[in-house]
Amino acid sequence: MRKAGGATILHADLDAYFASVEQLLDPSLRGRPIAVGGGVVLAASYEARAFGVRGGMPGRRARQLCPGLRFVGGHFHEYTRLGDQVIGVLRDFTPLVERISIDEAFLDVSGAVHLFGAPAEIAEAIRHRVRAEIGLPISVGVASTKHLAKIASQVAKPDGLVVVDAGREREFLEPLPVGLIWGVGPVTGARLAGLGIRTIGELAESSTSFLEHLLGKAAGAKLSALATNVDLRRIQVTRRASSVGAQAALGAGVPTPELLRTTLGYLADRVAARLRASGRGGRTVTVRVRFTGLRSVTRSLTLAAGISATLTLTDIAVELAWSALADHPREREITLLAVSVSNLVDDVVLQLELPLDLSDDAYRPGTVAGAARWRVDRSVDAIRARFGRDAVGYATVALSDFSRVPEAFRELAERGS
DNA sequence: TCTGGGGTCCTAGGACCC
DNA sequence: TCTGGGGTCCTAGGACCC
Repeated sequence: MRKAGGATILHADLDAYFASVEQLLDPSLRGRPIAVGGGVVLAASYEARAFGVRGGMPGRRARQLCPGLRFVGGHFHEYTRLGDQVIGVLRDFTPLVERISIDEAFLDVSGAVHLFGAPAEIAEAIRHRVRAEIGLPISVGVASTKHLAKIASQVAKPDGLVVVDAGREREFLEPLPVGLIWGVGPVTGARLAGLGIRTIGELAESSTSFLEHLLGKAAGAKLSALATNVDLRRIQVTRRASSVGAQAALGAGVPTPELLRTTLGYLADRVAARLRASGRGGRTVTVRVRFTGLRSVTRSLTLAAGISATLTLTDIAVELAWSALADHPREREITLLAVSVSNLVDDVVLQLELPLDLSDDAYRPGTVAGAARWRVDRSVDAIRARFGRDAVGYATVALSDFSRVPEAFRELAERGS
């Protein structure tokens, strides 16, 4: 295990990002409680948070908590553009930038101190430039490990800087609530609280074996490692997704063959197009069906080779969805469908070169049907690249509108929000 | 107008192979 | 024929994060 060295890891995190962008774009919103979203709160300004409004909260509940709350439409393209600009500022200080979402990133500045000064000075310079050049508040945590830097940036919010000097980690962590630890959510938090463990200091007093027994091997070991400030994770400049998915909330609807085919066709199209664009295919297809009451089930299937053809993915998704429905005959309505592909493999083009197996069905790559579908998809991709996403598609899919959220929001989320 | 949409990681049980 | 252990893969579910 690597024991952390000096405090050279930074975690930079834009404050209330979507809401801050809206306040930047429209000065009349500054200093006021606002929320981005509608049916559900995607982001809340700090003025709104003072009333208890939180991201992920139903819009109606948010209005109850904060009667003066102003909902504003999301400028999703602006979130993407400004987020990229902020990352550009970070890269001026070091190439060792690991972006983990649209609005936050880790930096390793150990090689940058000769040029730009101590990590704390770099952090201040970043905050100043992001404020002056882009107009957004950003908080930064500085520490010896990623995990600690992330906690420090949370403590720094809003619009602050917190440096945890090497050697003083324990003292910093001790009074903080366990919920600040990445991976401790409501369930784990409640379980720990049930044992009288509320602060990280109290957590640190518990033995590894006790935590493993309580929370599972991985979570227990992780919490233990944090308490002793051991963090193996280094900055990863490039990361590749290990799964690609899409989902659509439906309101409540009776699952007819038409509804399933159309919705899953739309979702499969989104997923397959992204796979093809990255030159990959997926071996495991997972479908999630959510019933009323937020109860959901999944069904998955693993193939011998990766697929990325829209119709092939659609066929499999439809079969899996019916299988899930068949196992829950008492559920009359569904509220969401999701398609996800994992077990990703490179060089999908190879599926055209696999030996043909005429006895197989169209599901399998390497078949005549599978290869033909893939070629059609590539043509569709090329047309869309020139004329836009709506220029061409499968009839039932192109005619459908599943946008309970704007297309721009889906695109934003694909990049990680 | 009663919960977006996109991800990661972990666990447990069972099949299957050696 | 009975008994056994270890490893890998697949499936389903769940917690958590932004």
